[in-house]
This record gives sequence, structure tokens and C-alpha cells, in this order.
Amino acid sequence: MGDPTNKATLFDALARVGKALGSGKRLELLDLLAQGERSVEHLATAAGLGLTTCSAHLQTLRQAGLVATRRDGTKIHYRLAGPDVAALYALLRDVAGARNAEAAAARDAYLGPADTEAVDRDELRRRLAAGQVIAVDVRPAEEYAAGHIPGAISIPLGELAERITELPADVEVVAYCRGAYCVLSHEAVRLLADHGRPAVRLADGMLEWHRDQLPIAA
Amino acid sequence: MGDPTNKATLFDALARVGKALGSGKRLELLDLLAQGERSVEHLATAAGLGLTTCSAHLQTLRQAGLVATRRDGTKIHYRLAGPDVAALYALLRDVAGARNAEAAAARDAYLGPADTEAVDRDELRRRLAAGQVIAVDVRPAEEYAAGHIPGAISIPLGELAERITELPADVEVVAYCRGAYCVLSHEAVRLLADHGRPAVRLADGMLEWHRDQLPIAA
DNA sequence: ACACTATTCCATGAAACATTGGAGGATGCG
DNA sequence: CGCATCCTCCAATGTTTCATGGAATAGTGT
Repeated sequence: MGDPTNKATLFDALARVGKALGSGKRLELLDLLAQGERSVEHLATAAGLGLTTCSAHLQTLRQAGLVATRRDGTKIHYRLAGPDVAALYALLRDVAGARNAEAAAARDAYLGPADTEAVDRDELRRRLAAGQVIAVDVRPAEEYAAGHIPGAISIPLGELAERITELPADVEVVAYCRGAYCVLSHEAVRLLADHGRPAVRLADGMLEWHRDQLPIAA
Repeated sequence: MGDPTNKATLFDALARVGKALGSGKRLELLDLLAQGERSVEHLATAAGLGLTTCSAHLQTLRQAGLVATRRDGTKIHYRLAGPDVAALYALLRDVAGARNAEAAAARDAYLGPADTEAVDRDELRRRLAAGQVIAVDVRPAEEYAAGHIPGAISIPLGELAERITELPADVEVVAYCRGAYCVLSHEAVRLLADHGRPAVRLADGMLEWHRDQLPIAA
């Protein structure tokens, strides 16, 4: 043990996992998979990739051990290999945002002006338990179905404008989406504010909720 | 906000950090830097790299925001940009070990037979406080000087055989080194056992100690 | 100003990776 | 059984990364 060959082998094996995280497309796939399992075709269209390209990226992730598969008829569903993978992705994202100026700039450009106030998870749970707020899941209905915050109702962002009357006018709304780097809740809060509804967003989203093993309704 | 161009820019910026983690040599450099700051030349020899090659890898890490530099005379010292970087490295290592069979095999081959029993950090702190054990830091003296567990004494592995008489024969020794993937404490415990000394190792090491913000003596 | 040290920058060839189209394998359905 | 669907495997292309040696740079000491 301890000889240089084994050492290089070990670090190269760790690097295989690092390499898997070294492509924007693959990170986008992980981001999607953190919301629930998906078929290859679904992932390809959601990430704007060719089918074979998407499959190749998924193979890379699978060889690194970050994702697992399940066969259902002719379809193959991919999912994250475990909650630790979500934690790794979240930490990579946070370290990049904190240490890398370019990443921070790209995040701000993507999420839009940071004008929407946010509450954290503990605060949301307290206010939900007290009946002071309504939690609205603005992700696609499919992701809501795969798991959501207990008590939340589903109104995908695309339907929010027309379904806004479903929300009581006198109760504050807390909108949430995929995670801290997801744009959906930002846009939802802006839209609600434009309609004169009191709304704030959850500071992060399902990714972090799931990572921290908080209760999930399905 | 929210348009595909910004989204791709964001994920590519995150991928720059991922790419930095996608080379065995760079992970080795991070592993060394987790023990304290080092000059370029020192890192190059410790990692078995050419000077210019090492410098190039360090530039990659610096552009990703994972390391920072400090000038001292003619030398430039590199260090991790923050404790979150150590946490990211540790999590990458743990996820790889748990999810990737190749990485797990390489780790076992490098660390040797898992015959040495280990105590965790809480247990060590309890026994140290009670005066039941002696903690021995078997890393190079330089790394001990850069920061070590309070109360530990320094006996680098290379000097352990000749300095074994410095240890009282009737008190159990807990050896520790860089981290869970460092071979030094494994070898130290085997060597001590060969000399009939009661010894166990700390399950991980300074990397995790530092990551979890436990008290450090310098 | 001069030489000296430590490090970075640059150019180059070799190796690895991403993307794409087409062939092939597994599953389900009529 | 034959066909359709969904996905993976394979081969070929252009792009990116890696390692290395020589030149250039910033700071130090005389």
C-alpha cells in the first residue's frame, strides 16, 4: 500500500467523478434529475440536447456513479444515485457562486434583479404550520407530482397568470421552485406582485429541501 | 432573465469549477493544500509534477476560484480559497467512494487492508479530555506546524520507528494524518502494533477536522 | 543597475472529449 | 412473428485539454 501507482490510480478514480461535473450540459441534467426521475427523451428535450448526445452524457454520469437507471417498458428512467449526489451538486453550485466571480455574475444575470424578498425553509415551515401563508409550487406539474412540500398547491408558472384567482387575496403566498438557482419562483413573485398580490419566494427550493431530508409529500 | 443563453452561461460557469475537479493531479494538489499553504515548488515536488505543469494546474484552480495566493518575498504561497472548498473536496471524495466501485477499490488498494480499528472525532476529543489517550500527528512536521489537533504531539511517520520510545508504553496512542484517504495513519498504527504498542487511528484527519471548524492549535 | 530566484506565459504535439448520424438490442403490441 | 418505440453502441469529425521546454516577468539582494 501507499505506493505512487496506487495513489495515482486513486486520484484518477476520484477525478472521474470530477470530470463528470465538468460539463455545463451534464450539470443541467443533474439539475433536472434532482427534481425526480426522467426518461432519456424527456431529458434531451428539456436540456436542448440531441438524443444520442444526451445518452452519451448520461453514460458518463452513470460510469461516475452519480446516476442510476430503472427500466419501465421501453423507457429507461434515470435518477440521482442518492441524496449525497444532490448535496454534491448543491455544494459545487454554492462554492462556485461564492468563490468564482464569473459564476456569480452569470447567476445574477440568469435570475434577474434580486428585488424579490425571500424566506428560508424554517420560516416557511413555521408560517405554514400557523396557517399564515399558502405555499405554491410553480414547477411543472410533473415535478410537483414526483414530490413536493407538504401542504403546497401546484400552479406551474405558465398557468399562474390565468389561475391567479384561485389564490385567496388576503393570504400571503410563498412561491418555490427547483432550487436556489432556479428562475421560476423569481418570475412567479414578480408576476404576482404585478397583480397586486402579496408574495415572497422561498430562498431555495426542492433540491435543498430534499438534500436536508425534510418531509416530502407525493 | 431566464433566457437560454443566460442559462447556458450559468451552467458553463459552474462547469468551470467542475472541470477544475476533473484531474487527478489537481485533486492531489487540493489534498495537499487542505493541510496548509505551500509554495509552487513544494507542491510540484510533493505531487511529482514538473514545475510548469504544476503552475498550469494551479492557474486552473485559481481561475475556478478554488485557491488563492499570497506573495512572500520571491515565493508565492497557494492556499485553499476557504473551508467550503475543503468541504467540496471531501464530499466529492465521499460520494466517489460510496457510489463508484472503481474509486472504492482504488481507495482500498491504496490504504491497505482495513485491519486497523478507528475512533471518530468525538470519541477522540472525549478520551483526550479525560487523559486516556495520546494523540500523535504522523504528518510531516511542516503540516503539524501549520495547524494540528490541540494536545497532539508530532512524530512524522518516517521518524516513528526510532522515536517510538518517546511514547509511554501504558497509554493508548491515537494516530491521525491528513484525512480519511491518507495512508499515513494506517501505516503508523501497523508499525506501532508491530512494536507491541496499543494504537488505533482517527477515522479521518485534519481535512475533516478543519472542515467542521473544530479547534486547531498552531 | 546587475544578476538571481521563483513563477508565469507561450507554443507545440499528443491525448481525450463532444457531437452527430447510422446500425443494433431490448421491450411491447397487434 | 413482424413492426414500432426507445435507447445504446460504434465510427468519424472538430474541439478542448494536457504535459513540456523555452522565453518572459516580477520581485529580491548586492
